Amino acid sequence: MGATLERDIRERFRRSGYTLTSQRKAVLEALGESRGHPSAEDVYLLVKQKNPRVALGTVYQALGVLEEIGVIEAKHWSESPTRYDLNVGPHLDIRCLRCGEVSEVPGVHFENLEDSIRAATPYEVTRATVVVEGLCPACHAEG
Amino acid sequence: MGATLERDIRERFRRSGYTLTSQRKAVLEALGESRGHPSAEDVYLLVKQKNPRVALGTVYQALGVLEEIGVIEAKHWSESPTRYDLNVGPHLDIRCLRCGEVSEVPGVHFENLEDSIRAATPYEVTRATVVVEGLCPACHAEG
DNA sequence: AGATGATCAGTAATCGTTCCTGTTCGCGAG
DNA sequence: CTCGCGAACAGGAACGATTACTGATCATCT
Repeated sequence: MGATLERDIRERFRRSGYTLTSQRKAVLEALGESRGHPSAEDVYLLVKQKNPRVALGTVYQALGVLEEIGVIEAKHWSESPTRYDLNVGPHLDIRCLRCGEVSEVPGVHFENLEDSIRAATPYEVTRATVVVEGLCPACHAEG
Repeated sequence: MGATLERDIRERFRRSGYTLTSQRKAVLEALGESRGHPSAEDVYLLVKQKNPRVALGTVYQALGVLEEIGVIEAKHWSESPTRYDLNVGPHLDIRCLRCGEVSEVPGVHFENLEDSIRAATPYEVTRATVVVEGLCPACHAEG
């Protein structure tokens, strides 16, 4: 996690009125370490390694706060708990329906999709997420 | 529900090997009647009006089958149970984070988004859903 | 009609997530 | 520095959506 990112996070906490506690820092570090797109349970287990006293509820609450202030992004898939990752701008994830692995689809941009959505609805749009599911090459090969 | 649609549904059932039972028909009718984007519970209540003996589990199973054969579409939102609607081609729904109302965003097309996704990933893509959330005009006005 | 496999009703169990209670922590006022 | 107060926390219970299980029923083929 670069220094610029850390400064941005502190700024968002300051503006929101939430406090950047050690538990919330630990959740952020766990998200930074884990390559994939961890579930709340995954984050909980990682955080627990360093501080065994953290409660799962605290992790959920931290994830909620972090999402609210725009530091992380939550994604809701079928047949899978919610998964989180650090918000590094719009990007596209795909999840294998058989093995559950989540990976990134590179090179696809959809900022203009968001813009056209905003233009086409009277709603105040806060989130536009693209959820893609399919079969990874390995699982597809198995038939 | 037009005759063409009905024929298509029968064809999909035939090909899949599933049987088009009265319960599954009832679920389809409930989805056709309800204007909005009902949850499994909503569908259950509608179906129950005509046949009080149906079980909630049956509705879930029927919805699963119908989604598998491509007759309906399931959408997963934050802070809301899964919602279903008849699959009438790619379209965009938006859900109000405050009142929960789901409505359609007209005139936004993203077939080319799906195509570029397919081109950019080695995955076999089966589903690409755009989930949009925000505040409806009424809720936004309230602050 | 009888056999067979799919589907169903009814209900229990599971799982992700939220809620609740008493305790601890961080921080500003004095 | 320490006192007081609200935010955050740990631990565990509760909740709601969904799935799993079991014995009964149905559709279909022979």
